[in-house]
This record gives sequence, C-alpha cells and structure tokens, in this order.
Amino acid sequence: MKDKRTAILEATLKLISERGFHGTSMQMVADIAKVGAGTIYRYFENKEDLLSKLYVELKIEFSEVLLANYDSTLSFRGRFHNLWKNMVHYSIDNPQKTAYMEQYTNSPFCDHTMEEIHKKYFSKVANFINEAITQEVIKDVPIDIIAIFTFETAVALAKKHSNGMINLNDENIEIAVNMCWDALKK
Amino acid sequence: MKDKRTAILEATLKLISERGFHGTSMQMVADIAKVGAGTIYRYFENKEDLLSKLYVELKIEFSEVLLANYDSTLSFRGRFHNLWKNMVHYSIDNPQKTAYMEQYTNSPFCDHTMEEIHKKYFSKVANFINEAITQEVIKDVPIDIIAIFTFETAVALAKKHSNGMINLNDENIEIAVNMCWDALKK
Amino acid sequence: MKDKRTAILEATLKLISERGFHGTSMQMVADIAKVGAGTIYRYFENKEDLLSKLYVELKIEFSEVLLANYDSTLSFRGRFHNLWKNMVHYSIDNPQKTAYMEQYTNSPFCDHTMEEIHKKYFSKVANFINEAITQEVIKDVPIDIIAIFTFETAVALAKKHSNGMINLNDENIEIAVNMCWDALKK
Amino acid sequence: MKDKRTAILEATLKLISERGFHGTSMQMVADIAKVGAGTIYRYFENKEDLLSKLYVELKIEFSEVLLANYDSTLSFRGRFHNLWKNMVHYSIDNPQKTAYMEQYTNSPFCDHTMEEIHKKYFSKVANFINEAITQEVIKDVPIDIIAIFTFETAVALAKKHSNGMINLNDENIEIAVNMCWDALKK
DNA sequence: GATGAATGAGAATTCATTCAT
DNA sequence: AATGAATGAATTCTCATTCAT
Repeated sequence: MKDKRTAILEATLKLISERGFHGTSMQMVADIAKVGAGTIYRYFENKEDLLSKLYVELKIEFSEVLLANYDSTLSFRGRFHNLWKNMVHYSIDNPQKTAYMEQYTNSPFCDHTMEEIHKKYFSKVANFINEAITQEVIKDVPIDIIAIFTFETAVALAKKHSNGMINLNDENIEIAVNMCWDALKK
Repeated sequence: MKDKRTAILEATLKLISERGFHGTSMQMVADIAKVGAGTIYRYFENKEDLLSKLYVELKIEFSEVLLANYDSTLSFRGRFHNLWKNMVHYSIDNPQKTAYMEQYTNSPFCDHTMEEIHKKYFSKVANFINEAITQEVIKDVPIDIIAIFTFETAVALAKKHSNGMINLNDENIEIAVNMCWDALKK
Repeated sequence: MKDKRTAILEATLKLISERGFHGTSMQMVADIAKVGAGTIYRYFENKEDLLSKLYVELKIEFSEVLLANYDSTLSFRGRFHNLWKNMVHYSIDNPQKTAYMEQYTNSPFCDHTMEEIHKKYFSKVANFINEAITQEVIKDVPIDIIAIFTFETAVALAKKHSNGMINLNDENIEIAVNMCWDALKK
Repeated sequence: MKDKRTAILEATLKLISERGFHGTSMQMVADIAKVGAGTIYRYFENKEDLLSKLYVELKIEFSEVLLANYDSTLSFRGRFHNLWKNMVHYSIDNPQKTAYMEQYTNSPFCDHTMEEIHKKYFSKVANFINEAITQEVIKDVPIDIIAIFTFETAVALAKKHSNGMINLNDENIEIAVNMCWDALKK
C-alpha cells in the first residue's frame, strides 16, 4: 500500500520541520506515522534515504507549483510576478515543507546528487529566465545570480513571515516582488 | 586561561563547518582543541551552549567587519556598496565561519533568543538603512525586507561561490551589488 | 509439495555454509529457495527447527555413505580403510555439507537430543568397531575414543583440505588412513 | 585500569562458552562484567574485536601451557607424552576456554589473520615435531597432518569428557596418548 | 583548574515470526 | 497452501555528560 509510505513521509516532514534532523529519531517517525519501526525500512533503505526521497518529492511539488498559472501571453514582467508570487504563497502556505527543504539544503545529507535533481526540475523556470535575457528584458548576468535574487529572497521572506518577523500581507508581497523585478530588469 | 576557550571554539568551528552538527561529537572537539573532554564543560554549560556562544561571537565579528570602512562623507549609494562588498568579501574569505552561521541559523538550536542578539549587533547598520529611508534615497519598506535583499543575497552569493557554482570575481560582485542597489533605491 | 521443503533445505545449506548462522536470515533462505518468507513456517516450526532438521538429514546421508561399499569378506583392516576413505571423500566432495555439520555441532543449537540421533544412525559402524574389538584386532578402548581417532581426524583433514592448508591427494590420504589404523590396531 | 578490561574478557568467555556468539549480547557482557555498556567500547573497537582479542589471549595462554614442563633430556616419546597430556589437562581443566576456542575457530570471525597468530605461537611445538621427523622418530608426513593427530584428538577428547560422554581418567588418558603416539611413531 | 575513564540512555537498524489475503 | 507486508523486540554502537583523581 502507498498509504504507509505516505504516512511515513508526512510524519517525517512534520517532525523534522519542528525538531530538526538531530531531534527526530526513526522511532518517533514510526510512532507518528502509526507504523512499526521496521516498516520504515520496507520503504526506505535507511534514514538518509528517507530524508533524501522526501526532499526530492517536495522539490518536484514545488517546481510544479511555480509554473501553475504560467501564461505565455503575458509580458515577462507579468510572468515573473506570477512565478514569484507562486513561490512566496507556496512558502507561506507550506511552512513545514519550506522549513524542511531549507534545512535539507544546509545539511551534509545534501550532496551534489541533489544539484542534478534541482536543475532537472527547474529547467522550465531556467528556460523562461534565459528567454528574458535574450530578449533583453532582464540583465544579462549568470543565471545563478538571477536565482539568488528570485528564489532565495522569496524563501527568506516566507521564512521571516513564518517566524513572525514580517507580516507578508498583499501590500508587502507587492513591494517585494517589485524590488525583485527592479533588481532583475534591464 | 582564555587559550583553552579559544582552542575549543576554533575546533568547534572547524569541525562543524566540515562535518555538521550531526557529525561532530564533543570528544572530537576536545581532541582537535587538544583539551580533555571534561574541560569543555568548564567553559560551556553543554553542547548547545557551546554552539550558541560560538554563533554569537561570529555574529559580533561579522557585524564589526561590515562597518569597517564606514565613511559618512560618501553618498548613501557609496556607503551601501562598501557595506555590501564587505559582507561578500567576508563571506568569501571566511567560508567556515559563513557555513557555520548558515547552518546554525537553519537549525533548531537557533531560537528567538538569537534574534535579539542579531538586532543588537546590527543596530548600526539598521540606523544607516533607516536614515537612507528617511532621506528618501531607498524605498520605504519594512527593514526586514531590506535586510533580505542585502544580507541574504550577499550570503547566498558567497555560498554559491564556495560551492563552486558561481565565480564571484570583481565583475560579478559589481553586477550583484548593483542589482541589490536597484532593488533598494527609490 | 516436497519440492518447496527441499528447496528450503538446499537454500539453508548453501547460505549457512557460506555465511554462517549469524549471517543467514530467514528472508535470505526464502529468497534463494524462491519461496515466500511465511512458507518456511509451513514446513518448519522455526529457525532452530529448520537447522536441526537439516542437520539430521545430513547426518543420515553421511552415515549411509560410510558403509556404501561395506564388504564383510574383507579383513577388518580393509573394511576400516574403506570406511575411513568413504568418510574423507564424502567430506572433500561435499564441503558445504561438511561445513554445515561442523558448524552445527559447535553451536548452542546442538543439544543432547542430537547425540541420540548420532548414535542411532551410526550403530552399524559401532557394531563393526565392537566386532573388531571382540576379535582383538583393534585396541579394547571405549568406543568414543575410537570414534575420535576415526571420525574427528577424517573430518579435520577434510576441513584443512577445503581451507587449502593441506592437499589431500591420494598419497596423503593413504598416509593418514595408515596413521589412523596404527592408532587403533592392537 | 586493567581491571575492567579483564572483567569484560572474563564475562565474554563465560557467556559465549555457555550461550554461543549468537546468544551473547554486548549488554549481557556489560552486566556480567559489572560495567557500563559503553565501557566495552573503550577497550575494544566492536564485538568482533572483543571476540578476536579474547581468542588471541587464550591461544597464547594455551601455547605457553603446552611447553610448561618441556625437558630436552627426555626421549621424544617422553616429551610428546608430556606435551599431549598438558594439552588434555588444560582442555579438561578449562572447559570454557576450550569451548570458546573451538567455537571461534568454527565461526566466520576466524579469518586468515588468525592462522598467522596460530603459527606464531605454536612455532616451538612445530620445531619439536620437525626435529622428531628429522631424527626419524616419527613419520615424515606434512606437519598439518601431524597436528590433526595431536591437537584435534586431544581437544576432541577433552570436549567429550566435558560433555560427559567419556570419563577421561588417568587410564583413559594413557590409552589415548599411546594411540596418538602409535599414529605418529615410525 | 584540568583530565579522561566511565556511564547509560538513546540512536539506527535487523530479523524471526505472524497473519490477513 | 502460499504469500509477503508488517511488526516490534532486540542488537550493536555512539556520545553528551559526570566525577574521582
């Protein structure tokens, strides 16, 4: 059954986003998932594999959300606004998933295999950016620098929102997306 | 002696930046610091305290570096450029310290106590930003949003440089600082 | 079906002779036997029972081989030579079975129940020995001491051969059987 | 302190000779040794290392006992009798140690590293045997075959004695040592 | 102050066995 | 009869922390 696998992944997400890798034992995952401890190992090779599989699933989901309402009839600016807002809304609406992905990225589990996966699932976004560069709508700078001014800022904002440090209401989102666009546009 | 305390902090920095919280035991710290395992507990209450104290020291050092060449006769833009470049250069030159701070920030150890400390040591920078807002040189937006477009971008860039994903040469730094400024300026 | 039972016993023999009791899980046995894990428990009560049943079957086979070419027209010496060589050849030709039996004998599984079985299946050999004692061809000593100078030496030789420590060619076998006989003969 | 190390080794010997490798957990060893579970790992790398170190210590002790009363003024036959009786008496007097060594030898832990150790500590015995061969007192056969007719028989006898299958009184020992000698002598 | 041997709770993982299908 | 997913007790081993020296 897919049920148990899903329950395990959900328990892992919940626990790790709240307590960190450190503070989450396989037993805890099993308990929250209402599953025997050994059952986890029927679906995942070991703890590292569990964390990695969860990360990949979340990244895929995230990448799909970004382009949910992609509309090629819009201006680049309009498309960028949509993309960026999707990112922020997802991050706000899914604080656990966001926290998990951030934590995973900054952990020794996240090796170079993961970068491949990252690139694979974000290729559509990369295409959009490259097109905008070619059309001279945004600055002609390395795409990784562009990424920082889009992804990292969006995620960081959502994180501060979840922390309660910022109130990301519509007004503030509008401010932020415009700051992003100012940074990128030619 | 201050010596042992310093040796412990340095060993902690080295080990954790290379192996993560997970992979660093108190025994390892003691060995690298050439100190008995029990000695750590004369200077720090426990592991969490050690990690936290190290974080605070690094944050203070970092905050002091930022304003190293602060020159009130320069334009806001010029002062911002200096500030931002200090940040990037420090991050590039001190990859272990940067890695440590990032890791700590994304860990469950980093609770709200830390935010206070953060604010305390960055008050001078905050003053500079607020003055620029008042003088209508940069956008009038919450300071935490400003922070994201300055700190987070700078650190993220340095991290990608350390990873080898970007080559942060002078040209790229100039590009990035201008993107930052475009995001902020009115 | 007898098929599955046989497949399970063969898989057990193969695995345990190669990997030991320790290194052989019921799942491995099931996999090699191409049988569901639960199926083993239709034929054997539990792991211990499986190991014990296999041991008994091997001991029976072994005891039958010993007297394969028993020829009552031969001298005692001739009959002993045949018997002993059968033993050595069987041990050399069936290293897995020999390894299994040795391992089982030296394990806590092998309790006193097994000694009964041992005696039962080797009664014919015991009769032959006792007859030789009565006829004053071999020394009049307890049969268990005789057994050591026949069985144990044969098996130990075969084991050293399998290890590669001795090359049990025909010459060496002849040497050894004569040493045995010298030990026994009056 | 050597105390704890010794206590751990003694507990291991006792438990494993009674319950086997399988049936002996590190926790049991710790409990019997009256030591914390972690303490074992201060003295031994892991379970395998513990078992191996114990084996080596026992083999050394055993090899020393064999030649305890070696007297070069005696005939070869006399020296062999002493040697062999030492072996039997040690095996009878130390059933746990004997059981342990037997068990270890027949386990997957016992790899080829051990053979080196075996040869090292029994070199004096080997020298004695080789001398007897040179002097044409015993048969000129491979030393490993000689070894089987001395060591294996002695240990096997002692084991049967411990099992209660044989009563190894002085008479029976005399019988057995003579059988051995008959097997070896020219 | 400094040490490091000792501790034992807790971690990840395995595996014999069961039982619903 | 046969299966194999599920289980959870048991295992090995780690490591933060203590405390006698």
